[in-house]
Amino acid sequence: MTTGGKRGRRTPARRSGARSHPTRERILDAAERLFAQRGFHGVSIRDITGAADVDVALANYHFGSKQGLLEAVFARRAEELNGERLARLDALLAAGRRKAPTLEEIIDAFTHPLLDRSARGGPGWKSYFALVAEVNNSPEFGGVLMTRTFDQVVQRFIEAIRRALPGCEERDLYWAYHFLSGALTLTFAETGRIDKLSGGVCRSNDLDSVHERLVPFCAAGFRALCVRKGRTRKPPARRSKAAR
Amino acid sequence: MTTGGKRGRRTPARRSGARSHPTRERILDAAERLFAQRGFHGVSIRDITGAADVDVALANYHFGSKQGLLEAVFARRAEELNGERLARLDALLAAGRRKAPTLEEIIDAFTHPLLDRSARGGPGWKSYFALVAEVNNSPEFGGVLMTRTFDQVVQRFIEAIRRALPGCEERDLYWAYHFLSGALTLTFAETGRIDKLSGGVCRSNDLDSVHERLVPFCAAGFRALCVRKGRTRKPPARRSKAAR
DNA sequence: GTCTATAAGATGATAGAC
DNA sequence: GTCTATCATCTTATAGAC
Repeated sequence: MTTGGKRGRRTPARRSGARSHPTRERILDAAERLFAQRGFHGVSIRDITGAADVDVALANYHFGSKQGLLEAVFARRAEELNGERLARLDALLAAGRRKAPTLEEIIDAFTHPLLDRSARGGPGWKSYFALVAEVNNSPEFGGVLMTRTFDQVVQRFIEAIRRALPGCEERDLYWAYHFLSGALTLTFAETGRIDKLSGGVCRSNDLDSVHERLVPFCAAGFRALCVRKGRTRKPPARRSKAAR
Repeated sequence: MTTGGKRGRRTPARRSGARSHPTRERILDAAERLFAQRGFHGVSIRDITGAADVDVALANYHFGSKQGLLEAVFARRAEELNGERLARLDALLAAGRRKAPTLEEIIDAFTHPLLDRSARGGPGWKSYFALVAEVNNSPEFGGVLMTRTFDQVVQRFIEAIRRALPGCEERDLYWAYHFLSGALTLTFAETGRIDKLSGGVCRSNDLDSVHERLVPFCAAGFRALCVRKGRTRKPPARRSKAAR
């Protein structure tokens, strides 16, 4: 789980030297794009290797199985993503030795690295996030792949939000994160639905407009849940296993 | 598009009489369940007719094609859903001849019929909403199927929200709806991710807890977008084609 | 690492008997 | 409306030559 290799069987390594874009990467690029467009089952290994212009057998050689290929695609860009997210969070926490970071700053650190890459990172990143959107909403893959790939970092962010909203109940905190996750990933899918619904006023691929609004929308939502009226106030709820 | 039949070719009709659960419905039930579990491409017609315990050829006979079957599954429960949503909205608008409905009441009328059926409507409804979650986040089907099935009703709700938030800009209104849609449909997927993330504090299938929180979360989000500071106030922005 | 060849079976759809 | 039989193609995966 460190460098993103190793999937079930021996990994051939990047011994090929000079080329920074060898067969392995070509297959990952094609798989990323096609999985994003039509989903895991909607694409065959032949579609992928054909698009990558490599031999059919090489996908199985490099990734063991079709599912191994999906997991490799999913893991490839995760490290960079998680790294920048944590760096931003750490910067916020370090800067705010005395003045704690605002909820808006924390949510921004969580969403900006993603929306920025989907908007300006090139077609590979765009496909990657569309795939994340599908996986997040898939009963088949969502529970395992999202958890394995992102939730260690998510825990760090929830911990920061917990401190920004003292007295907030654990359940409210996690459900609010759930809503944020749904709003964020639907954005990545870029289905074009909002374009038609809004009569052209909004465009699915205008991610800067989304980001400008997602942060205040969710920050207000978090606050609304954590200060709801008619609440029996409890002691700070020392999270038991929630923060392992 | 009235009674939910008619998909591309002649429809054999429910002439079989007595039985209220004929072959057609058995196929729809099985397809609904399997499409929800593994997605459109993850299931074969043989899987579906096998689960329905009917002959393989009957799926194509009744629905023309695999895609026709998907569209029939998607349309089957939509009418009841849209009907109750509109009835609730109309009740709100009628009751509030003088006192306009609150944002919370409008959002509740939009989400409650869905969350209530997913929680207590039986396994068919549960599968249906899981399928909606996947379709909403699918670049392949989301833009067409969601628009065709739900967006006429969605427009009515957005119109009501527009009146509850006078002066709100169109773009903010539609993006806020987009966030609501993402939060709502991720809930339907019930992937189990939130269970693990929260260490058991939240459960994916506890939809009553979700509903209790989704309404205030989104209401606060809508308000936050529509009264953002540093905004150049515009005239009520008479929506041109957005409300056809 | 790459390729050919092929195993072994599944796929969506249909024609035509009943 | 239902079923059998079948078409023509595609499916994942692997063995073995180079």
